[in-house]
Amino acid sequence: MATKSSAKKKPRYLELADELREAVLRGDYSDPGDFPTESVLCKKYDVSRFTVREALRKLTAEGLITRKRGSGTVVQPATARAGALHQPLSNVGEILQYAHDTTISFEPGKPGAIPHDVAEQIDTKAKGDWFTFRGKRTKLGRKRPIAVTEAWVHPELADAVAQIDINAKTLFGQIETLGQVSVTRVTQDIQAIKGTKKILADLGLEKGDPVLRILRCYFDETDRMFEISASYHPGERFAYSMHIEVD
Amino acid sequence: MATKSSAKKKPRYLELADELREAVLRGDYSDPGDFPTESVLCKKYDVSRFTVREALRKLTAEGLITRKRGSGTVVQPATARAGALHQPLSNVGEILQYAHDTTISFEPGKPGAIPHDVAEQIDTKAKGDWFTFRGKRTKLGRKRPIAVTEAWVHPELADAVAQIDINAKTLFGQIETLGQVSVTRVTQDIQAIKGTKKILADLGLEKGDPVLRILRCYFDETDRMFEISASYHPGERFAYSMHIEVD
DNA sequence: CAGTGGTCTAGACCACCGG
DNA sequence: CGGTGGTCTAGACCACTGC
Repeated sequence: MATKSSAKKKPRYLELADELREAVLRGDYSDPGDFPTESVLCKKYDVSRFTVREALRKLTAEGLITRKRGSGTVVQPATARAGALHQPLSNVGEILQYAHDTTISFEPGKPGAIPHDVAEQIDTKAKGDWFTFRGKRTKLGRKRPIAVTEAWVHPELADAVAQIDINAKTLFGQIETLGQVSVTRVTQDIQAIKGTKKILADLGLEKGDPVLRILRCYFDETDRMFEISASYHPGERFAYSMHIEVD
Repeated sequence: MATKSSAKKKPRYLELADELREAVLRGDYSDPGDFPTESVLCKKYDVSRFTVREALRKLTAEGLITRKRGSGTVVQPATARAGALHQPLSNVGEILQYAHDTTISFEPGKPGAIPHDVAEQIDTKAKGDWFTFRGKRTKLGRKRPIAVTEAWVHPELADAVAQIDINAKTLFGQIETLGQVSVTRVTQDIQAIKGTKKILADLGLEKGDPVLRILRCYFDETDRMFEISASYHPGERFAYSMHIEVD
């Protein structure tokens, strides 16, 4: 009960990926040639090569490391991630991870319909009174927020909404556990817009400053859209960055 | 010698993926429950389960099939793949999928250094005089362009640049064939910015209108960044949309 | 050349799903 | 319950890199 509640057992390769990711972000392997070879990792963590490779495959997909037959594994230069606020993201897990050293606090609002400017962007019959939330996300040690987020949760999930912890890292993570649904796919729409007064104020921006809006729709296994979120980011201080492997 | 020249030997799992992909697209497994299980595939193709799983992993990443423990593998309905706008961004070809019914014409410019606002965003020692191109992308039947694109090609690729067809769909596709390099990864940075006068004019926008900038870096197999491109899209009329499958 | 990561085999146990 | 896909082991051979 200390940290995690019902902590399901993670596969070994994901644990290993977490450990290695932390080490990389900590700067342990900052010099080229520092990153351990597969065989070293096998011995050090006492796992098979398969497990090591699955973990490294994950880090590769995240863009943290690069691998080359014959030469070895190298971590990607930190500068690529340090510049502005870069958020690598290739799967939903990493949307979560993006909440790494940031904090957010949501406030529930009055249930209502999805606003027009959002509804028109997602072709949908999102009828009914959805539960609303609003929050500001800040990065540790930074003054101005990196995002304002509005979220809407499906009317049928009232039970889950009632138990939501306002200070958790992400809403949909909680919805998953509390509402007994699980995300199977997410759609994202990214657009540059003029912020409303309220959003500009919350982000600490001037009138006319551009805002990046990321609109996400979360679908469960029955393909029901159970959460919609809109995040507004300051254009100058925030870049959404992603990484695509070609195989 | 017929189609491909030096056809290197493909790994078995990629060949298998090709065979299965063809079968799926041919409609062989259109009924749910038709797709063979792993063990069946192992026997049929006389390969180990590892090989089968690698092949299926590829098809999963392409969004062709879905797998669930306990139940099996099913092919995704064609509708999930046909939606022009929501395509999983799992490979480079699909990044430029939005180039589908659009046309672009590039104009070469004077070789020069990478501009500051671009260089600072990508961690790089992109020194030297890169070849520059600039083009407007328009959608058929539309008046105003949906993008202005600037691109820089690595100084060493002079030979390829000399042969570039100014009216092709994408630059990097040509660079690949002409320059004998192949894309292995791409990074993308998406940001909301204020457009410069020139860009606003080209896009048909007013002063103060927000612009979406997509900055891409293309890397070859030696991890050399051989092309950089910056696309500027009108904030109000353009949304970058993507689809993420959860694993 | 020795060592790297890429491919591949033949097993194994497990969590989950359906009947 | 039997069969599915998910995880994992302990081997093997290979293509490629760097020295």
